[in-house]
Amino acid sequence: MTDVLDDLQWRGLIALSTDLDALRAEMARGPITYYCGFDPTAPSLHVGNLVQILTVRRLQLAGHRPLALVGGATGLIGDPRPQSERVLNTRETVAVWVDRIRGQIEPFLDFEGEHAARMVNNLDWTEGLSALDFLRDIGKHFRVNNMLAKDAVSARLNSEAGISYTEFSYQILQGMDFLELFRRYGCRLQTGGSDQWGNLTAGTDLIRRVTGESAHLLATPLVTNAAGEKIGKSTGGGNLWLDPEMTSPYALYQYFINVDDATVGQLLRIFTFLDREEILELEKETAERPAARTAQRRLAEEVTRLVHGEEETRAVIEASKALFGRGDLSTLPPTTLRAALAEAGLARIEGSLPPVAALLKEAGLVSSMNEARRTIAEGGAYINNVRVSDPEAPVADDVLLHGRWLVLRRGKKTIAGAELVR
RNA sequence: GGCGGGUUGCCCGAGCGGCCAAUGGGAGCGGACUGUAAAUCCGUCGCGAAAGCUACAGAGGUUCGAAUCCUCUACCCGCCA
Repeated sequence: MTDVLDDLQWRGLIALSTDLDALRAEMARGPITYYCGFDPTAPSLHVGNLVQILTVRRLQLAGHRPLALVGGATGLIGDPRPQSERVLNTRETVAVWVDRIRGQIEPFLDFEGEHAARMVNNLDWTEGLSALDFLRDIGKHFRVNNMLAKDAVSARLNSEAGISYTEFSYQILQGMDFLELFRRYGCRLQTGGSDQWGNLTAGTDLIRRVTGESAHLLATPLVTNAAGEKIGKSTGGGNLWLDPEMTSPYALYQYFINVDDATVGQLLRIFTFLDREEILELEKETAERPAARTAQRRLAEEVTRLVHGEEETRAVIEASKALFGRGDLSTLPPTTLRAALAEAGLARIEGSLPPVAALLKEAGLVSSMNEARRTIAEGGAYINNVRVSDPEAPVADDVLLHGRWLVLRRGKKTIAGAELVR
């Protein structure tokens, strides 16, 4: 078996680390216990978190024991974002999010067998901790000078927003987690995003001060595309969520199929379990026949399968094929068309069809009538693959596919359906 | 507690009391090119069919007229105690 650290390195998943050789030696001696934390800052994890989840899974597949931590405590505090102070969420909200996030992580890991994973919640060891014990037992090991030097903190000190004592303390809480897991489960390694480096090192520093032992860290890089934009932010700028209610499987698939050529190889390494040979082959495909977009299709398929499963993935691929065919839509069988539009988003229209501009708005392709008219004027609106030019033009019933459906398109790739319900 | 500075559209940021729905940049959106790619170029970018309406932290006020002046409130930043 190839060394898992070599594999992670080849995949570009190690941006920062502590002594890799020491970690490698330790892992060679036998399974180690490691952890990765997820804070409940939203009702769902997103594609950025997926990098962490998959990294945890890779290590488990290599025979090591994962601890998946949900931040029931750290989520109540919030780690400092570079720009501004967070608004505190209520305890009730955080508790709900903890449960949801736990449920999203579990399917990726094995909780049986000799490398069984374990879920932990840092609220368990922080909730009962008194302020005095915290300051005496933990706080004493942290030097404020070092805390101020962390990027997350210093960025805020230099910003107009400043930083509250609450967020300033975040790194101590996270450091405490690592120490706690080190003591309870012999946890030797923490993984996380490179933007968390300051918080990660808080843990190893604390362990060294308290126990005199060295623990290890692996940090994944910030994943960006060729233009330097963060991966996992949808075109609207919002996150791509793992929750199908918040980001549809179709939207997730479409995001990855639109990845640019220069980035697709990197994403295959990070977001799929395809082996080295397959990925290199796909990269060769992209270089030789970029128009085929083989690598993008495979990437989108693999990611959708990991997040939403086989059945949903099949449906999404079929929908995309049907809708992006650019052919005569009337030849599509009704069941295919219905399923495809359901994936893309289907608006029900009662009674009779409104003019095209209103139709675009009903279908959610535009957010206002002004925008609808603008889009039409710009030549970016299509009904059943036919460009429309008059925003007020009525839509004749005989345009309906199978007497019921319309395929509405904005620009080249934003598609929605309308169904006439009489 | 004292003093000073700040709060403008998704973000940054400019704004003389009238010509400001508000310069500019970025992002976004559409078109051309192509491959549901990138780059580039062009266009567009509050809501409303329109009249008009809503907007420059919030509330009042001065004025024929305010994002621009005054007062109070909230929040943020800095310096001093």
